[in-house]
Amino acid sequence: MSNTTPDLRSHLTDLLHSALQVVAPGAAAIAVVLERPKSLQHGDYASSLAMQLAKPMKRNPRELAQALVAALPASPILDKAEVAGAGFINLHLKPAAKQRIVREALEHGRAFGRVKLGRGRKVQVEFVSANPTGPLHVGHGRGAAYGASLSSLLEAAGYEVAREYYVNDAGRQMDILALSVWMRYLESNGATLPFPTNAYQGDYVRDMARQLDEAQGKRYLYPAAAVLDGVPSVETDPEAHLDGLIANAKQLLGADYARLHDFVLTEQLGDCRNDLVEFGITFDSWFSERSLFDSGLVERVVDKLEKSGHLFQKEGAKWFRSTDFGDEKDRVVQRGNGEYTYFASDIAHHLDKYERGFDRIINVWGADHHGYIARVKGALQALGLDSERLTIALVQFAVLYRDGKKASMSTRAGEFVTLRELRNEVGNDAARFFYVLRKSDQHLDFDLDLAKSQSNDNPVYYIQYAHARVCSVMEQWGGNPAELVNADLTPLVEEQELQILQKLLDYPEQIESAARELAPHLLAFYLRDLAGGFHSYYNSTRLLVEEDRIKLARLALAAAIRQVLRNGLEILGVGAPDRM
RNA sequence: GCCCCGGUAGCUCAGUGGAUAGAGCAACCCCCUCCUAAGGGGUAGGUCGCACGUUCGAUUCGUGUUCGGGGCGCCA
Repeated sequence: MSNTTPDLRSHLTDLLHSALQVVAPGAAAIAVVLERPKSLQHGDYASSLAMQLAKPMKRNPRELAQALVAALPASPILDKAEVAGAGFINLHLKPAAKQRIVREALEHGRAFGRVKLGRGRKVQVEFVSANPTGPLHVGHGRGAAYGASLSSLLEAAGYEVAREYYVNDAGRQMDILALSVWMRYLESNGATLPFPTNAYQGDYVRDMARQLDEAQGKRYLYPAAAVLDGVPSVETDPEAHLDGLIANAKQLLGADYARLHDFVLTEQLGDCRNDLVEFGITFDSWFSERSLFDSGLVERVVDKLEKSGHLFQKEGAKWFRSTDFGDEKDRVVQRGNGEYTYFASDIAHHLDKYERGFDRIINVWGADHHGYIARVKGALQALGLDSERLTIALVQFAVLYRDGKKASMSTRAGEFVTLRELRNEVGNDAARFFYVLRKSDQHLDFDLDLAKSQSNDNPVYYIQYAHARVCSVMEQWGGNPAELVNADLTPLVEEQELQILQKLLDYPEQIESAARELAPHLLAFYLRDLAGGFHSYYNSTRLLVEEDRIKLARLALAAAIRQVLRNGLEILGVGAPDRM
């Protein structure tokens, strides 16, 4: 497909190049860059070429600008070029050059705004990847909304995107959760043993215990004395207390322990998946950490690192010399007890990603993982892989405020606001939009009371309303919107109309730059601006006027706006309702 | 101590190596006999934390500094 915007840009750039050859034949090394002026008075595009040229050529910038303007070749799309300010060259387009964008938007429909930045390259986006040890909370929600919007954005920018959720199903946290369920189960079956204060406290643990009871009966029942046998008290060492209980659970339950573990995992993962599906987010793969151990990849990757001399023994453990790759300290890959660390399986996971042939890998991580980047990239380099292909997109925490106070978000303590609660309160659309309305590497203060009580003030409605308004006008009109593609657009010459045309021209560029910067929030802001432009236009200008020619031109413009709003909202995972 | 993020309007935050720094909310004043007032128009509100440097030009880039937030496990 053709895109007006790049065409316009490259055409104008060529014009300036030609002029540059005439005015300064020797200065071809200077790159001609076109800017988009903030004010319409300064033209549609502007160049600071003359000011950059002034010093090396020892000439007055305004004079140079005049000479460049005089040397510009004739162009069918350029209305006029003028010198302004300190030496800007402001280029004004003929209205017809801008009006074309309306037809283009209507012709391409859902495909309008798709750009070729990615050139079909394969990119994997891994996001959420929360431990399946409890319901997703609002912090996970941010990573989910960001990762999903980013993925869609990259698709619009011409990448082939694979979405992955990495399931940490092999670690101690899962054991603690399984233990927690078992303890509740024993408790509800009359056993007198204290529930560990540092185990998972949430109600969902009791729910699972009840289900375990109903589905599998009494097979998991053991006397309290056996459960507590040889376990240090919580007071002396809380973590050793848990480990002791887990060890006893494994021994007492035998094969049933694996069954319990699987049951708990399946339950939580299912819950998590449903939650995300309801939030409009799906994944292409749910990658199991445990599978990396089962397939022997973890072992193999550690061997490989060892053979290539990147590991060493210290205090009984096996360490990766990540300081060789700029990390601040070396890291354990295999503990003294022979168990691999999470880091070891993570290296294997990344190796597997590379072997799956992605051109680019993006991990959306919580900002607390930033210290982890150096060691992962280091390990990739040690394996002879190009660590540049991996990008870590850090998402800062969403800090919750309730009644003006910071709300706790500990999963183990069961004190958190779940994503589900949030969605039910403010709605999926508002939640999705609210999350990406902030730069992802910026802390997000999420005021629950505000989000809940003032959900109608949420900016998402502003954009959706613009979309619904266009739909309403179309309905009033009663004609066939498909015919607007052929509308004569020459009546669109009012200042507001030209401004909106400009804004539409920006859309493909916005997609491209937002994708390049991995910044869906730019799209959210763009859509708000576009909606604002329409609301303003709608208030000042009647669309359904008598004269057909004008009416059809305005309706075509409105239809193009609607198309862009729809396309943009789709990327952000927000609905575009026909009426509100 | 080291690392990451930030300091822009009363509040929450965008933004950019360029021309007069923007939006939403809050305040104040206007606009529905007319396509949805979940809207629009206007007023007021700023030494872009501070200093120095690079540059034709810095709120934007660099260095230092200060003040906030977060992170630094043989946890995952």
